Formats: sequence, structure tokens, C-alpha cells
Amino acid sequence: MADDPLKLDTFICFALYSANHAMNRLYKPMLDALNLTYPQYLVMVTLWEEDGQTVGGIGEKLFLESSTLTPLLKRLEAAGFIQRIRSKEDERQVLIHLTSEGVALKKKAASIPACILDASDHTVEELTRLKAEITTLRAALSKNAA
Amino acid sequence: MADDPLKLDTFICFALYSANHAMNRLYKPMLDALNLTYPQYLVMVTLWEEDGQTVGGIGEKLFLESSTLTPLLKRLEAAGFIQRIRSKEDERQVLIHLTSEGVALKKKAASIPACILDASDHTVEELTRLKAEITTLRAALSKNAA
DNA sequence: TACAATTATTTATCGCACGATTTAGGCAAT
DNA sequence: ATTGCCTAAATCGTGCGATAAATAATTGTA
Repeated sequence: MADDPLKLDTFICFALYSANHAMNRLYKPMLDALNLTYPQYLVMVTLWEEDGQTVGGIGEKLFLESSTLTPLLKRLEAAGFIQRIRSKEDERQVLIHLTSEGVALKKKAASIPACILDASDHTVEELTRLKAEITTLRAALSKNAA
Repeated sequence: MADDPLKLDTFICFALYSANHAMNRLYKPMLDALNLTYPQYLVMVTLWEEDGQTVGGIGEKLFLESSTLTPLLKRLEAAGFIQRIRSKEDERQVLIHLTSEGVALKKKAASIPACILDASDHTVEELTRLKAEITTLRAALSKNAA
């Protein structure tokens, strides 16, 4: 039982799966108030950091395909948070711009981080280190995926 | 920019989100070969560890609701891996039993852990420790969710 | 000009997840 | 025995995310 190879494997993947799940549940009520889903929130965060990115650029940062992003972005556009504008320089590209409502949303989201930190029972330093380790793992997994 | 509160928050949640995502992608081809999805795989693992669990019991271990599990279990039953049998002792409960095919599937899944470990570029010890830390974080998040 | 590469969209399909409700069975008290 | 409460699972409705594969439009190049 202890040396069952299906054990460790399960738990490292399961740890990620369930922690992500728990994070989702924690965010849910706060994001509901903003009319955002979790992946949509991630997109908004990248836009708050840098407006006017292309679909592909956002996808590169979030590791999402355009076939996932396009409908998601349309929902954000329908909600009034962004505008999808085809680039003049390269008409293959679509630039994503925040609307004034999209910009305003950042203020409402500003209180979220403190809530997460608080619920984590961790210090900022601990979370930062853990974040880095998880990111390192992700990078390895991605690299060796193909 | 550096003290933007939306930064840290994003990244601890995003680290989990994207690492889970990467893990999913790594599993996908292997699980496709077994005719399983990721959550279905998790259910199978819990059954390989202990057969004959109730729906609620499985949900408790995986943090899933019956409204999520019931259809998932029906798909596993349709695939021939499990059987759903109402308990004689308490007819409110449904016991999930592996079929012979479900048991046999464990052998085919046995090679997965090594692949994951290999792709992680980590030692078993490192993964074990990281797993523990992530699990601790999950516990805190769950506890403070309500 | 023809061909290749890039960018995003579309189409089709599927499963997960949640909330709210419902059904059925168990359990306890009066 | 009936009432009422609790629990377990299923159901219903809804929506999003994700992937794969094909398509379209534009750009760049041989």
C-alpha cells in the first residue's frame, strides 16, 4: 500500500486539483459580485496590467488557446468590460481594450487580494515562495508535455 | 506597479490554476488511452484504494458534490468500469463497486506515475514536500471559505 | 503570382461544476 | 403509528471552459 505507485502521483496532481478548486470556491462569491468567472478574472488582471493586448498575447500569458479565449472575450465584451478591435497595422490581430467600465472594475476588485491572503493562513512571504515553487513545477510540466 | 495588490493575489491563484492546467494536459493523452477524464481518474484512484465506497464518501475525499458525482459516476458505469448498487443496510446510499474491467484498468494506469514524476523534473522528496504544502494551503482555504 | 505562415474565428462536442429542488429512506419523539 | 426532521442521492437547469479540427482572412515570402 505504501509503495503503491498510484499513490504519490495521485496526490501531487490531486493536491493541485483540489487546491485550485478550493481557491475557486473562495473567489466565487467575490467574483460573482463583479460578474466575472475565474478565468475571466485572470484575463481582466492581465489587461489591468497592460491594456490593448492581442488575443494571442493574452493566451501566451495565461496558457490558453484562442479557441478558448475568443468566446470568453466575447462574454467579457457582452458584459461591457472590454472591446475587441481589429488592429490597423495587422488586420489578422484583434486588440483587446478595456472599456471605462472595465477600468472601473479594478477598483472593485482591489479588496480581493487581502481576502485571499487572509483566508490562506499564510504570510505574504510564504505564499510568494510557494507560488514560485508551483510556477517552477508548472514550467517543467509544460516543457515536458509535448 | 510592484506594490499593486492585485499582483500577488493573482499569481498565487494563477500559479495553482496554470499548474493544474499543465498537469491536465500532461495527463490527457495517457487518460485518453484509458478512456478516462481527469476527475474520473481521481474517482477511480480512490476506488482502487478502497472499493465499495458511497457517493458521499467519494465526494468527501475529492471535495465534490453529489450533483457533480452522480453524472460522472453514470459515465463511468456506462464505460463499464464501475457498478452503482444501492446499499441494503441503508437504501439511501449508493455503493460504488469496481467491475473486473475497473480493477483491470489499474494495471494500465500503473505506468502513469512514473511519467508524471519524470516530466516534473523533481525528485520524489521534493514533490512530496510540495504536495504537503499545497495540501496545507488547500485546507486553510477550505476552512475559511464559508 | 503562387505558396506558406500567422492570427483569430468557427464548429462541434463534451464534461465539469453549481444552485436549487426533489425524492426516498432513515430515525427519533411523542 | 404518525409526525416531523435529517440525510443521501438524484434531478433539473444553466453555463462555462476546454479541445480538436476546419475555415477565413491577412501577411510575408520565394
